[in-house]
Amino acid sequence: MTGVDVSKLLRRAGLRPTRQRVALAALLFGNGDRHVTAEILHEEAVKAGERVSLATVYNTLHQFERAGLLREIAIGGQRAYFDTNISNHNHFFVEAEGRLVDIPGSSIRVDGLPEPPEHLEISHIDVVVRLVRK
Amino acid sequence: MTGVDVSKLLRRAGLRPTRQRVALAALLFGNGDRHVTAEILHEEAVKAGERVSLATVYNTLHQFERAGLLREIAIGGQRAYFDTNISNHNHFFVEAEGRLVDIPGSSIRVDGLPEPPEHLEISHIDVVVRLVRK
DNA sequence: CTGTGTGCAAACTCTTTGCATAAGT
DNA sequence: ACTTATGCAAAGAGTTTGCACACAG
Repeated sequence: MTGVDVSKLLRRAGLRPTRQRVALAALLFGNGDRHVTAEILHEEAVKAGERVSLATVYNTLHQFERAGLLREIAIGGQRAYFDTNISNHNHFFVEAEGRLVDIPGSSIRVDGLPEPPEHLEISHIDVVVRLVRK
Repeated sequence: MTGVDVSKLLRRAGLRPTRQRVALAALLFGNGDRHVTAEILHEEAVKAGERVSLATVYNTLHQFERAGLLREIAIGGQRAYFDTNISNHNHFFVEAEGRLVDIPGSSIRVDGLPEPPEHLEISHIDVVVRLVRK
């Protein structure tokens, strides 16, 4: 069972393993890398019989993000996507379906970056490869 | 005067050069490459003494986008940014100020792209280099 | 017990839409 | 005149917040 692992994960991140957090974390981290919106995760939790409000899902996602367990992905539009894969990698985005697919961190290489303006440094480079039907 | 040029620009794009469109186009295209949100553009138009509603600014931005005069940039967050530079290029995004800066199209090169999944093809690659204070 | 987390509903922000009026050709 | 665009206000999405109650330690 993943229950114990998830509790430890949360504790290590400084978050109390409440029932809702454990349930959400199990959905997020129990089955490999995932890309979720708050709405999708809430739906899954409810389907799994968990009593969680959408507001708590939002709060929890942001707590997990602050704790370094998730990364938010900027794909534009208005929905916020969260990625359970926090290693360095990029994404395909299938416009028609609103679906994200990981591109392994090792495959894409970005060259020719100019120097950032004064007093600023690069925190992160997002590459989103947008896909449409052929 | 840019008035005549802007009218022609709109006409070429199949858009009637109404007073508001001319005013917005003049703000957008009259002074080099720009990155605007609807709110910023609306504010500028009002300051310039133009009577335009925010709703019309939104509508106009999307019309311009559909006409190929603007490109929308996905930087995440909730605001939509529009770029008057429609050539192939990428962006610095200064998180602290919500400011976008063009990176010339020629400088960045993305290598090692994997094949897109079945029946899909690449429509566009967005590279956003996020900057934070040093 | 004590403090933190949750649920709910309401507030908020950004954006879109419907419909009567105004403007372009 | 005829058609298309605009303004306004209201609706709509997605997200955040405030506060009373519930739960973990």
